Amino acid sequence: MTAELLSLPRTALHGHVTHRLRQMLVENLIAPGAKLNERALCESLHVSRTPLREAIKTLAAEGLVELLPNRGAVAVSLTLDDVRHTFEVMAGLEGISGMLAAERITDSELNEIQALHFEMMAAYTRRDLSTYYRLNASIHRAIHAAAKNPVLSATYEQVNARLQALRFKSNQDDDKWHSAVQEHTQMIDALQARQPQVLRDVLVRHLEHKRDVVLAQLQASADTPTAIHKTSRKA
Amino acid sequence: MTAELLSLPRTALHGHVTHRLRQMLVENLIAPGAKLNERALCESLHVSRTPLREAIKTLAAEGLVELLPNRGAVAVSLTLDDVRHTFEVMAGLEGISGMLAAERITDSELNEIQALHFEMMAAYTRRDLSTYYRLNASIHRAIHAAAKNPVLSATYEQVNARLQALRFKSNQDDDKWHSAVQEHTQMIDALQARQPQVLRDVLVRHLEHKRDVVLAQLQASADTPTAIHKTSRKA
DNA sequence: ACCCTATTTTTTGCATACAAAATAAAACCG
DNA sequence: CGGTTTTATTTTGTATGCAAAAAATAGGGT
Repeated sequence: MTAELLSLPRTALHGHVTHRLRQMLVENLIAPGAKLNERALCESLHVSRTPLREAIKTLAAEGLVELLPNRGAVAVSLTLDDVRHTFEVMAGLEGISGMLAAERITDSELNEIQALHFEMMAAYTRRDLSTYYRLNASIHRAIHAAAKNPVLSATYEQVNARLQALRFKSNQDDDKWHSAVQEHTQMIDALQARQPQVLRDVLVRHLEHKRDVVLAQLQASADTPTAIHKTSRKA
Repeated sequence: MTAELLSLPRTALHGHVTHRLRQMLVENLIAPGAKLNERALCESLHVSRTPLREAIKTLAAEGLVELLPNRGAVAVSLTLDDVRHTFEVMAGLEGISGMLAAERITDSELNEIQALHFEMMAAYTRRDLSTYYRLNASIHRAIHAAAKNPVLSATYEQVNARLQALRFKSNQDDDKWHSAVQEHTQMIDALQARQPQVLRDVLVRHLEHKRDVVLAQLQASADTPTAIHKTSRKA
């Protein structure tokens, strides 16, 4: 059975560390702006500094940590402008992805997305937020998959990971949630009609609204000093 | 001999190595598919394996090298589909960049781009290919700069670097070159008129044509058995 | 007390050492 | 000779050691 529990890590220790660290950053187990202490992480992850440092270099290239010369690495802390810029990139990527998906989607792929859409509508009707989130993510992933461009998917995921660390909660406002659901219906229609430009425009608008929600939350949390970690320095 | 007589840069040795290696990959001093031998590179770059390996991890995250478990790294060798997919991503990014540039460009930025454009037209008229290339690149960089989105620029550069390694030579065909120049004129017009959608469409078409040229060259060189290394012996 | 400087401690960055895997080379058998 | 196994060499992956730089702490002057 699993006799190689100890012999497994011969391959890709730095890979494991990269994955684990990325997860910690995206899930905010390491807060934005927090310093990555090598010694502490080594103990916590049970590896030496060599693979850990290699993982940090990878995450720096992915834009999840920032390297400070002779001062190690810190988890990136996005400014409002960073968030705006990142959403613009996401909009471009998601737009292209939608266009390609509308051109290339197969009937069975479309069918599955429609099924997921109805499931999501059910979750929305019940105001089951967590199920809604899960299905929403599945639908977007399925659209990306239908675009059949691995380079695009990888690029999108990489940029998206930086935003994931924000841990914002959209769809708190019922009106906004309703609009988001309507946009999803428009997506399905555009996909079904194979209208690339229409789908692109819907997706871009969808992302712009999401951006506005995120920015509003960031500004709200910046005003209220509920955040313990961020000792607000002089602005 | 240790050649580092001058102030040894206590800061960012792996940074230097990353930069140098990236340059070698983009300029094809390391051929696609070639193995990156750590010992050889260490001697050539006068560093130990630690910073070298950190640089390799960075380049792997950038998509310039591929890591093979227990077998080191190789310079990425793009398939035709990889190239197609990469150009699709480039088109999306450049399209967004153009839209933003048309919205945000200042008069002085536009003025400078117009000047570069006329310089490029001069180089085209003289069929001065290398000057044309240089100015062409400057114009595209200026458009990206006018978009005023550092995240977009960085993402674009990262994806573009993978294609740079192909070292294709466009504008060999005079008809194609003429079309490319015409497209550039359309770009300037769209920028001047501040027409985001028009500029986006021109840029996307421009990239599609470039893609076709690149793919044609790749297919041609794939058909001819490129025995560059061995059969260069004269009879 | 404050602020500035000096010394200790910690942390980072790089080089090296060592073990496992992969590759190359040699030995063996048919 | 050819093909297979065995041994040796090279190469990769990780841990450790050491020097420089930051950060933390202690000291000293006004």
